[in-house]
Amino acid sequence: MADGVHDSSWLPRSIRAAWGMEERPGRGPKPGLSLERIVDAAIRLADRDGLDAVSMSRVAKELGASTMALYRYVDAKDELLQLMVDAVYGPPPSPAANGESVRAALDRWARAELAVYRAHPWTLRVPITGPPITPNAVRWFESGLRSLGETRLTENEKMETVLLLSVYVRGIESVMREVREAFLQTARTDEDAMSVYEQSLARLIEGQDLPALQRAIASGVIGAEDEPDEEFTFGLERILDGIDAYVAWRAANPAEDS
Amino acid sequence: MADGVHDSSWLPRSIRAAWGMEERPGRGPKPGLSLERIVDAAIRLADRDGLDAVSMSRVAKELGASTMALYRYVDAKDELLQLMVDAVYGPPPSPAANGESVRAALDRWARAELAVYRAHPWTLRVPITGPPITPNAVRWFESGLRSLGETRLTENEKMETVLLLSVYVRGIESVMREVREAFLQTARTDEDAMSVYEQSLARLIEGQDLPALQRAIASGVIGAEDEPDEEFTFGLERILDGIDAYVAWRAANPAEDS
DNA sequence: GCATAACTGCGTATGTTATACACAGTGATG
DNA sequence: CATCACTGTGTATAACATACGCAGTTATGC
Repeated sequence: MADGVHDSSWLPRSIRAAWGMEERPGRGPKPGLSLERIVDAAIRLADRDGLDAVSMSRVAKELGASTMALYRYVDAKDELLQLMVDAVYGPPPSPAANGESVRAALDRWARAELAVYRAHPWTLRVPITGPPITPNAVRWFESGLRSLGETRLTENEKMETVLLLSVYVRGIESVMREVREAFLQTARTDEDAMSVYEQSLARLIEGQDLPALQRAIASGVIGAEDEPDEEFTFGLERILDGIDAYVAWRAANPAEDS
Repeated sequence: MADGVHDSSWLPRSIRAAWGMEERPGRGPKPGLSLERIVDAAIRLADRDGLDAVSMSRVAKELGASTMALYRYVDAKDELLQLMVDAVYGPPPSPAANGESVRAALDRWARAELAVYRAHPWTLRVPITGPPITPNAVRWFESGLRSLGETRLTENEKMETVLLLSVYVRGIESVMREVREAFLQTARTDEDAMSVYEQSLARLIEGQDLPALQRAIASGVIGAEDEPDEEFTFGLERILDGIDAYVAWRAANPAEDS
């Protein structure tokens, strides 16, 4: 157990490569491809035709290479997906600057994450399969943590706070997007779809004992088109309110082991 | 446009069947299967072997039928997945009872949703593909809305509040579970995996400029095993704090159109 | 200079997947 | 009794991830 536990050999090769931890062996022919080119091609495909269009053979075709060539750079498709997501994240927003409130910094952080999902919606369909270990994912986490650096939250609470935010941003945009897309498959325009859904849902629950939903439908909110970030902002404000209150509380009641 | 918009024919057949809206036609042989039996068999498979084990052919085998027989009850696999999820949701918790606070009721609601995910983790891997239209999903929404019935939130805000909660519960349990499972693939026991991750992550970011993460790691929180619902509860409390504050604010500042 | 070993790319093969289609039997309705 | 809608099934298709082995390539050790 002397050294085996301390090395990073459990990391997939391609992830290590993304961290720049892969020695280039001199032997053998020069690689015609590169991890970066493969990831870029896959992102291009996903941006254009959606995540379902990202198959190993299509990515290879995009590069003019054979399917199996990709497996010299990536052990499994799953790794490629992780690297695609990491690449579109890019560098995180800067942490709380001098004089910026924790709330403002976290608000920036959350909206920056939202912007990534808006720019590359397929990201939301890549399943999370483990802790953040890719470079940009780790850096985003760092940036969030650092904005909480001046507070008296415990280290654990800081992590939980960042996790809370990140889970919310991803989750809300994911449902909102899927709902919108389901609507668009039913009707041509957004409003058409919404009103079809509203009326059909109204009919569906007509005889049922669902008064709260019926009131919501009657109020017309479902078919109504609000400003684009309405739902996102409402939830985010509630969360930031809660975090703010807790940060203030912790300032007055510091944890013993902090 | 006279009637076509107002009927529910845009709903998949199997979803209509789940609502009990499908007339039984007298013609033809008696069905040997039923939607319910198919969904049950699929759930049994998912509980036992995970969501990946749920293929149309395996579900059919479980029932002693042919693969294609399932398509007489379900138009696509996606519908089957929706119905599986709906079935394990079951009926929602009761809405706020007399004298119960909004906060307590929403807390019960969130923890009931968590319990579903704990009982059937594969649910978290079924992608959301549209608005809630299955019976239990709609009833859960209704229950959440009803707990907010006595508040002065607008109908839209009530929906956004329920959505916020639901997104959080699903999201946090989903990441926590995937992270835990990724750890378990690396090491035998939970603690082993955690400490391997901790030490490897420490080594990974050793040379990097990631001070906040390094402090978090140094504090030992990553490898530490807290009580099982620690992360879930922390985020939930922040959210409920934020909702509570907003409900109180709305009580003093009612919306004009409510 | 040359043999070797490590490496890259590729063609082929395998097993699995969802689902389209056509056909055979079935049973109530005209 | 004929019709016709319905159920179950076998076959076929196209796509998928990926294991394997071979052929060609290049720096290293002699």
